[in-house]
Amino acid sequence: MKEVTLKEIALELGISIATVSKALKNYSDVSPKTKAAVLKLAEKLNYKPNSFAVNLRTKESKTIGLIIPEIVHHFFSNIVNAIIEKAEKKGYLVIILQSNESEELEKKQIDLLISKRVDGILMSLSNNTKNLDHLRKVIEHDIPLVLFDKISKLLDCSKVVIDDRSAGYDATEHLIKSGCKKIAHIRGPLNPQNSIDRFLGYKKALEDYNMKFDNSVVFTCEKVSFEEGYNFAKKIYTEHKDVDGIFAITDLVGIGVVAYFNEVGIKIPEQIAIIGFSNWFMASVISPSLSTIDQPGFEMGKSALKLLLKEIKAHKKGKEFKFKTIVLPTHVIKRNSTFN
Amino acid sequence: MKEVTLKEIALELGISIATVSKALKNYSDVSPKTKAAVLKLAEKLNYKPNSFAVNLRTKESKTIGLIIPEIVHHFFSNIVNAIIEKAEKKGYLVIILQSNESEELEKKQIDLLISKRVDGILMSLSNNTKNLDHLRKVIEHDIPLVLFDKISKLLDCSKVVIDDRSAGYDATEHLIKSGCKKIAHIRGPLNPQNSIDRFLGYKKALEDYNMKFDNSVVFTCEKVSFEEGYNFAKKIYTEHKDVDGIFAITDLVGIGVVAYFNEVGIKIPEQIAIIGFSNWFMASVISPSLSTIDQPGFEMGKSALKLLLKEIKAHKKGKEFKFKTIVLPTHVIKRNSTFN
DNA sequence: GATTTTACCGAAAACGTTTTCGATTATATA
DNA sequence: TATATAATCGAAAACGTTTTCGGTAAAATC
Repeated sequence: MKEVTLKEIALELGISIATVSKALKNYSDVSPKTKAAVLKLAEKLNYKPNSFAVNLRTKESKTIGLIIPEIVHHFFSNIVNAIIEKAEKKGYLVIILQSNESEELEKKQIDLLISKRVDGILMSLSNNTKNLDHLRKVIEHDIPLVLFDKISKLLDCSKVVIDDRSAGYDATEHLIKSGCKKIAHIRGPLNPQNSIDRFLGYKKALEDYNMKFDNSVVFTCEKVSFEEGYNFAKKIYTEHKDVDGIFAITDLVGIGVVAYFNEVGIKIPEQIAIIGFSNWFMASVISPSLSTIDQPGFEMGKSALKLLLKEIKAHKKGKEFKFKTIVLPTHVIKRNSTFN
Repeated sequence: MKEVTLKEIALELGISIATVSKALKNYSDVSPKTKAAVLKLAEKLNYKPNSFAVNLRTKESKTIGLIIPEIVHHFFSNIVNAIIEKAEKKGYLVIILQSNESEELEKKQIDLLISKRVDGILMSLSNNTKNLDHLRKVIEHDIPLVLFDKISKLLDCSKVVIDDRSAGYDATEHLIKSGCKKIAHIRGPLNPQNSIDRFLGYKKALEDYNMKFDNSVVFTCEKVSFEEGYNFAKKIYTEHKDVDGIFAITDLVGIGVVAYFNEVGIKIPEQIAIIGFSNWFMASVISPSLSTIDQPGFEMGKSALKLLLKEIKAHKKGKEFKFKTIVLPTHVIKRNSTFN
């Protein structure tokens, strides 16, 4: 199927390619008559501009890149959902890549997106990313970049996050108010800022409520999986009988914890209270339903995209753009795995 | 940051652009000496071909489009996972769009992808898509198209599916063998082929086992949601006391059913057995864990992509391509919501 | 009627690459 | 030495668009 070009319209109408182009873009220096004729014929021939040519000429692709650790993940798929929906409405398409929590893959993907010449990049860092040179390269290439959720404070760009420290504090405080006397924390990996912050919030809450911090009941996930939750619960059950509350880094881990205690017949929340993090849909349908912290994925995606588009716009006009950091609110969702 | 082009390399080396291009692509008509010099300088200047120009010249974008009903959905996010991972390995990037089960949106998105000139389109139909003209347009535009999961038999293109009819049969048979005497079916919308097929499988199994088909215990979801499962369970509980087995169109609905019976204290599977469909992760962690049919999302994504790339390759070479339909196997996963 | 203004149009360059085809030089063959 | 062959290169066209800039003709002004 032969694609119709400006040339063909011009030929058929006996006018120049330039005039056809201008007519279609409603330039003021083409007469109403020719405009109408061009529009009519373009419609008839079903003319669609060749985006390859447009890209080359205008140096923009109307495409943005999105890198996330993994897509099969309630929180991230929600973010993706928001981003592609809003992007489409603004005339942008989204290329998605997943780093699978690998720094090396992340690097390759950044290179890919740069060479594809996307107009901007949206990304959430992998847990294992330590070196940030590939991200600095993005900035050096003058490609607008917005980080969300898993960010690095060392990078000079816009960011969208929640206040993980205060959210961790709130989760812990909720367990305390729920009556817990000894609270364990199943934390995320050591590297990512948000697992550090949630841990710090946990610690601070204990301190504020005069509860002793005990490092032996802090457990560190590597994969942040259901299995880890299950296994750490078992460890807590067998080695730390005095623990009566658990704050899990994320709902998936929390659900593993719940599964274990259900299995051994420990009553939740009577004998042990549990709170997760993120508010996955799943947390609301297990029994007992899991109390958690609401992490607004959709809002986060929306804000990140909005910020990115603003920066792209400014960038196009050659204007200065002041980086912003947006902190989204979170709140405790009380369910049946805690009292109150 | 100025991007380096072939021209600059040519200028610096005092040779022509053509030779530089050929050297980089290892053409045989450029001497080893110049090749080495070009490669060295390209490396030094960090030359990256301008993909806009390459696209325009080669008429391909090395990009494929993917349209799914919604991404926040375990089955689909798994498929997306497979597709973007495999595509990246084969040098293709993936643009994702979601139809949100809207025919109108689907149409727009097809137009978008066509005008973006993706090299191929991978898609799963929305539940509400009745008119297929937009898909025929894809075919007329000579853009390789592969349908998966939600397909239409009326379209002449490659497809990847499971045998929903026999899977529905297996699910129902499992309930029968689990001892159920009266089995209800919470089916999907009337339009999509796979909800029709699962229903037909259900009906056939009843027939084969000499159980009366009773249309009053077949319930039709519109949204295929947790809530619908919950509400139909309530309806079954109050209006059809004799039902002792339920086959739900998908795990999400099945989980709603489980939630309701848990709430009213009906024992699963003793008083009522339940089987879902798809094997969402969630189904394995609720209690009782939900028996289900394994629907191989990852495999499906992989096969669909593989088929598409083959077709793209053939298409590029101008070769004829014979459409294929791949039927992936499914099997019953026995858990605690059924006996056996 | 002469001049200025306005309205409208098109030539041409540019974006950066790929590829064909002819030209030139060096080497091998007769 | 003359000719055929091989090796190496570059000119130029092409992909389809956007945009600048200058030109012509018509309308408005004096």
